[in-house]
Amino acid sequence: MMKLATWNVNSLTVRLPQVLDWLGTHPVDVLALQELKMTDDKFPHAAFKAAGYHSVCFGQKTYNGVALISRAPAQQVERNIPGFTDDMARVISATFAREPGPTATADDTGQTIRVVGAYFPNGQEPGSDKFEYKLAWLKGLRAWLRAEMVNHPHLVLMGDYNITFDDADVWDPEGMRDQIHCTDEERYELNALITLGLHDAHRLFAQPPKSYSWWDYRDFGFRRNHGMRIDHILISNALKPQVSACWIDKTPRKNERPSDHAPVVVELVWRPL
DNA sequence: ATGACGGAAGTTTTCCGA
Repeated sequence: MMKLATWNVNSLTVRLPQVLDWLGTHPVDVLALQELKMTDDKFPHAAFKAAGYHSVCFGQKTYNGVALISRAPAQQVERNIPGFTDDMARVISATFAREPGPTATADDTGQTIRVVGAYFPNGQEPGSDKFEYKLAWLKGLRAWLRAEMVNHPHLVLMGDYNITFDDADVWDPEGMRDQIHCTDEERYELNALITLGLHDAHRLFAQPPKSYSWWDYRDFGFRRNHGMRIDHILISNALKPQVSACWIDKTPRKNERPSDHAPVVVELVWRPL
């Protein structure tokens, strides 16, 4: 069994105690973090190490920033999207060893899993420069992933996508129609990732109605469940038979001074291939 | 109601997020 999770923490400086608390009660093999909002020299490697985790980070001042927290050490770490020039820290990828399961045979050496943690651009408003950047970034991600999935068939792409799949991911579809996170252009790019051979882990299972991963801080968004599902875990074809569960953990959103996002978790069972 | 809430920079107000 292996668990992977993604969480946009909206400042790791502020949220570190909550992340450590959550890892203590919800141990996972790999946790992808987004919106660190800190430079690499400030990253709390020692705190994660004391909790029993390895960590690799890719940060910048004030905005963005991503990390992978893991039980096994990260291998073949790559930062941002090869072939797409970007001055923002949005992607960190690594390979992790998987322990052979109880049914493994003597010649099973275990598998590795390639994990891509990503903080997709917000896009601000359709038609803006930031929106054009978002679409260009999405095309760059897709072009790179197409090759990456050939090299790494067992791949997980998880993070804050800042895109909803459809109206079921939106608390107010009429109010949000053609607005940021909900435009046809963004949804086209998200579905183009699916077409590469990826699956939305959340929708592989029955889920509570109106399941969201983000709620506006304003206007009692969480209490009224005024949210959107914009944090996703996409699983490659080769891993799909091993996905046993996926859920959104809303409990950290009930903390004092919470992130506006909740963690999303996926569980994989060992099945020899 | 081009607002609210929250974080960062940095000092008082602005940018940004979603």
